[in-house]
Parts: sequence; structure tokens; C-alpha cells
Amino acid sequence: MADSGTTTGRRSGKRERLVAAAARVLHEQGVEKTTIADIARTADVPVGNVYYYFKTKDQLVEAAIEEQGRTLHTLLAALDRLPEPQGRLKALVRGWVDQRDLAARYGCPTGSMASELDKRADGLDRVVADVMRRLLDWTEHQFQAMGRADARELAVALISAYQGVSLLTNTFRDPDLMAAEGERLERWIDSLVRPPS
Amino acid sequence: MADSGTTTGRRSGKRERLVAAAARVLHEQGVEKTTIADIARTADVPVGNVYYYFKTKDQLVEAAIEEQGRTLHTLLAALDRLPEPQGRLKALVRGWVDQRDLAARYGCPTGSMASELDKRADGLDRVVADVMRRLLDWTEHQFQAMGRADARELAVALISAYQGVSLLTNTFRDPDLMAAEGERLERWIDSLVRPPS
Amino acid sequence: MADSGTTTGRRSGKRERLVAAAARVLHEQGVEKTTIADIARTADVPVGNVYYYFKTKDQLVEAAIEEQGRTLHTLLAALDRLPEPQGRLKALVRGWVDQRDLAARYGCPTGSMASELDKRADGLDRVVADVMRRLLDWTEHQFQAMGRADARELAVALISAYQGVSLLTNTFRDPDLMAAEGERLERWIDSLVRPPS
Amino acid sequence: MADSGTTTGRRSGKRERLVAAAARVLHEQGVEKTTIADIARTADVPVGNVYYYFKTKDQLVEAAIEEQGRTLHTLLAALDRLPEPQGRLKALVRGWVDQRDLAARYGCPTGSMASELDKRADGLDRVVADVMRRLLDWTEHQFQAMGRADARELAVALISAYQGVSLLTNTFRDPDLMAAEGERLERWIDSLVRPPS
DNA sequence: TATGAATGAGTGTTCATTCAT
DNA sequence: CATGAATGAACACTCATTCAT
Repeated sequence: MADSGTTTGRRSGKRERLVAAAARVLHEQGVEKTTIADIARTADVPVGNVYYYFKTKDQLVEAAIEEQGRTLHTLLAALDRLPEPQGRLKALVRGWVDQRDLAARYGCPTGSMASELDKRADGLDRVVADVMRRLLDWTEHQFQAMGRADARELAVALISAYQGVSLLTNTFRDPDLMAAEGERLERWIDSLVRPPS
Repeated sequence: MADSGTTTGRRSGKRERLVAAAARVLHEQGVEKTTIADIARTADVPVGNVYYYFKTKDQLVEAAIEEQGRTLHTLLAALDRLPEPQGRLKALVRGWVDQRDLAARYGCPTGSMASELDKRADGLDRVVADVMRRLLDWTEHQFQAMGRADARELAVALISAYQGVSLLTNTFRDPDLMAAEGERLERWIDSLVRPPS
Repeated sequence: MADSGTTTGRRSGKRERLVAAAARVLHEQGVEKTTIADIARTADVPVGNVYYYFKTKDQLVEAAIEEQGRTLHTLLAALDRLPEPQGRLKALVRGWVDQRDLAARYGCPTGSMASELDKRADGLDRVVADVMRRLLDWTEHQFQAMGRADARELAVALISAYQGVSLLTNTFRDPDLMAAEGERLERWIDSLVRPPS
Repeated sequence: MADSGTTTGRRSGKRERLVAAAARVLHEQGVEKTTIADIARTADVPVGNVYYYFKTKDQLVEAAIEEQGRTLHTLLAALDRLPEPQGRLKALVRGWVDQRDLAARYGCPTGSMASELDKRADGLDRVVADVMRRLLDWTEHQFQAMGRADARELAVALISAYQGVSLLTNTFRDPDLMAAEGERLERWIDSLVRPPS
């Protein structure tokens, strides 16, 4: 039932295909460089038909961002099943490292979209900010659960570290940067556990 | 000094104005969203005249990136005059914090260009990578001077932290994020000084 | 017949109109002097729409040349129905003479395109060469059928004579040049018939 | 006295260099494809300076055509020193054959200019027509001297043959076409000599 | 005279968006 | 709902011509 046809009743899957294609192509090529035709072709949907599902390109971009948000939600929900907060954070980091080859080629999906859309004041920047905020909030919760009073600051530090090293990994096309930083971050997380005095 | 007319002899300063305008507008609007006309208008130069100085838009973008490289070079040269490596690094961080309002509005100039250009394979991505590498190398040198064997890794960590928090600062339009992370980074740098055993 | 929608299925005829307009306007104005807008206007098609049918101006030019090739093919097929080779050749010459007013204004369509495109190395020169070669080959066949061992040389001579007098007719805006040369060529063709020894 | 500085008194040779460069480049690239900058570069003259000698591009083109006319005049004057008219005509043909490699690459200078400029009604077409007419007239004179009453018609036939085979030679990039047709024309000229009855 | 620089009207091409069926 | 086609407003880039010195 969950997210069935938000708009459409028919189950042809075109809308879903468009969103998935958009998410992928926008990540790979960037928002400005990607044309509606690019996305339509990838989704195997006729160009004219796109506008039945999305009134403008921006709405399709928005849907793609929200798709990222959903993916993130699923990931975090899975992590939540782990027993310890530091374990969850380290699993998050390990997930990033696992994706290092993709990051080397295209950067972090959310981060590169944020970077591009932050220059615009059309509301799309707020949508991507929401996704980022959800990640930040979840991370803060983990640090809180670890008993840290500076949880927000630590969350910003961790997410920043990831976003930054994604950028460097992409800039230098070197997945190893992400791997090394991942290890460092895991050690750092361990160091933050309050010692049972 | 002395690098006045890099290419053009006449001293009308149009080339310089174009590069400066490009650097600013490209940072503010992004590469794809910025038209040659935008830059020309900002530099108060007729559109057709831009092509007297730069054969293509890409060449103008390249010049703007190299201008960033020159700015960076000047900054690092100034920092080099400080006595201690950790002092230099902390001064670097303080410089970032001083620019936090700009970062909140447009992100880090180099970082956002890197993010956008990394998706392209036209050589512009290598130009921005060079600038980033110069910053990374300098940072590594400082950590080496501090006697750290893991200097490269630390350099990646520091620059990543900056790039990442620039992105968050921009995404959430919150300069305080940069300020807080700056303080944290300064403390972190202090903690890395080898204790005089 | 049968060559209706070569590429496009819909029967609006725009593609055909564009090719016809291109063939005409390119002949009248030359390739370089003709803008896409000129052709679009002549075909009564909005400029932007041209690019739905042809990716580049060169592709439209190519289509126009191939249209000439098709016209030539039709002409030669009609001539082939004549019983004697020398009759076919003389009918060909008479066709040229019939078109002398057009030649006086714009020259031979194929010849003037060849002249202009031969200076370029973009492949368009080969397309027009193909059309010319087809005419040359057909002419050679007729001379062969007349029992001439020097058929190729004679074919070159005949086509050259036509192309050359087209140029002079155009240069001096004098259709009579074509008429006179046509008569001379007919006599020449007659003189080549092997006398029944 | 001949062609000293028609306009300029100073003997810097820039005007001459411009005309020579124009004649060459216009032949190689065509009129429309050639920019003033192309010619200026070839002549090693600053772009802005061109307009001191020629008010418009068309005037420079005109000068280049007249330069062709002068070259033709020199050639015909040389041929006039030969004793027999048929010898002069055959020498003319041999000159064409000698230039066959150039023709294969760029066609006949006068012919290709005529072809391109005939589409325009700006007077340039008349200038090139004058050059062509001078060649035609001279040829007619030779046939008259040979006692032919149909001298004009024969002149048109000979010049047409040359212009036409130049075009084919260029189209098929085959200098041999010109060589073979040259031999044929020489034989033809010989056949026209009135037998001393 | 000489010359680098300036200017602006095109030109080919792209693309989001709309329309007719 | 679906779809090929239509539309027009950009945009990067070119070039003849002019200008200031």
C-alpha cells in the first residue's frame, strides 16, 4: 500500500521508471546538463508523456530528490535495527565506503545535488536540504544515544567529513580516499564512546 | 605583482575584469546556469568583445578557476610566513570561518566548481582538481612539519571537513555551522601536536 | 512511388517540404549564403522545427543533394526507355537546353553545389560527387552501347561540356549559349555513331 | 608604370600582399568561407589595417578577381607571341593541363569564383564575368584567325570544356581527367584547321 | 598610416514546454 | 492516457566593420 500511485491510479510503472531514471541520470550528469529527453530515453518513456506525470522539469527533479530521501529512509531504518548507536554510525560509514566507486565517478548523489541546487532559490534547494537534514538528525540521535552533549556538533562533523571526502574522492577520481577516511571515521566514532567509568 | 598583462599588452583591464567577473558569477550561479552574457554584463564588457579575450566559454571558466588558484597561492604564501605549522593550519581554518557568510550563500568557490565540473570529461575537471591538489599538498606539508607520519591522511581529513561543512553551511544557509566546525577543527589540530615527551 | 515516408511516418509532408525548399533555395543562393531560417521560411516551417527532422544544417544539405540524385535517377530512367543510345544522349542534351533559363540564373544545381562543396572536406563533397558519378556512369553506358571503346573519355567530355556551358550561361546570363552548345553537342553525338561499314 | 600603386603611393607592398593572399585563399576556401582575418593572416597584415586599403570585403574580393584578370592577361600576351593560332590554343590547353593538380584540389580559380558569385547581384558577378569574357574573346580571335566562321561558338565550346572538366577534376579529385580531356581538346583543335585546299 | 580592440547583428543549435490527435 | 510533432525563447559563437590612439 505504502507509496502506491501518489497521483496515478493505473499501474503501468511509468512514473516510477521516470523517477528512478531521473535519480540516476541527474546524479551522473548534474541537473542543468540533463535534459528531459535524457531522462525520458533512460526510462523508455516518450518525451511528450513525461508531462503527463510531471508538469515541469523541476517537479521531476523534486521527485528524484524525494526518491533519494526514501532510499535514505530505508537505509536508516535498517541501521536502526542494530543494537548500539556507535555500531549504527559505523555501519553508516561502511555503507559510504562500499559506494566509493560510485562516489569516485559522480560524487554523493545528495551532496552534488545540494551543491548545484543551493545556487537556486526556486524551492528545490529546500527539498534537498530536507533530505540532508533527515540524515543529520538521525546522526545526532545516535550521538545523543551515546550520551554526548555535543551530539549536533558531532553529527555535523561526521556528515561534513563524508560530504567532503566524497567531493575529494570524486575530484581526484580516487576511491581509496574514501576508504582511508572511512577507517579514520570509524576509529573516531569508537573514541567518542563514553568510557564506563 | 608583475603578472599584470598575462596575455594582452594594452592596459584596459578588460581581461582582468572579465576573469574577476567570471570568478564571482560562476561561484554565485554555477557554471551551467551562467551565460556569457551574464559575465559580460557584470564585467561591463559587450558580449561580442568577450570572444576577443577568450575563444570559448570553457576557456573563460578555466581562467576563472586559475584565478582561484592564484588567490589560493597568495593566501598560502601569507600563511607560510607564520612560524609554526599548527599555527598556519589554524589560521587557514580561521580564514574559512571568516568567509562563512559567503559560504552560506554560495558554498566554497573551489568545492562547488569541483562538484559541478567533475561530471564533465572536458579537461575542466582536471583544472579544478589541480587547485584542490595544491591546497591538499600544502596542508600535508604542514602536518609533516608537525612530525605526523599520517600527514596525507590528515590533510585529506582537514580539507574534507572544510569542503563538507561548506556544503552543509550552504545547504542550511547557516554560517554558524562553519563557525562551530572551525572551532572543533582548531581543537583537533592542537590535539595533533606531538607532545614534547 | 513507394518512397513516401522515408523516415517519418506521419503524413504532414513537412520533411518533404523542407527538402524541396532546401533543394531550391540552396541552388538559388548557394550553400553558405543560405540560412536555416531561409529554408524554413520557404518551406513554411518554424525554425526550431527544422531540427526535429534534421540534426544539422549539413544533414539538410545532404538530403537536398540526395533529392537531386533522385531527380536525376528519374530522368535517366525515362531516357532509358528510348530505343537508341545516341537518341538517349541527345534527349539528355535537349533536357539541358530546356532548362537553359534556370541555368542562366543559377547554373546547374549539381554543378554549382559541387563547386562550392568541393572546397570542404566534411563528406558533403562526396555526396555530391556520387550524384555526378551516377550521371557520368550512365553516359558512359550509352557510349559503350554505341560501340565506342573510348566511352569513359567521351562521357567525361559530354558532361564537362554541359557543366562548363552551364557555368558560362550563368556567368553571362545568356541562355542562348546553352542552346547553341546543345546543338553542337547533338551534332557531335551523331558524328560518333559507328558508320555501318 | 603598369600596375603601381593604384591608390597608395607608399611602396610597402601591403596592398599587393593582400591581393595576392586574397586571390589564393579565396580560391582555396571559397568567398563565403573566407574571412577577412584569414586573408590578413595569410598576407601577414593586421586585420584593422586591411580596411585602410579596402573599404569592404567585397572590394578586396574584387581586387582579387582583377588580379586573376591580370594574370590571365599576362598569360594570353605570352601566348600571342606564338606564330600560329592553333598553336596558341593548344598551348593554352597545355597550360590548363599543367595546372591539373591545383584544379583537382580547388577547381579553376575563375570558374569557382564565377560559380559562387553568379548567385549574387552585387556587381561582383559582373567583375568575374569580365575576366571570363576576356578569355572567351581571345579564344574567339584565335578561331577567327584560323578562318572559322563559327569562331564564337567554338570559343564557347573550348572554354566550356575547360571549365567543365575543371569541375569534374575537382569533384573526383582526379587530375587525370584534365590530362585526358586536354589531349582530346588538342586533337579537336587540330581537326579544326582549315585544310589548305 | 598603422593597429589592437570594440561592437552588434546574425547563425546554427538546444530544449523546456505545449499541442493535436 | 499516449505520443509524435510543434514552438519559440535562449545560448554560444562568428565576423564584417569601426574606433581610438
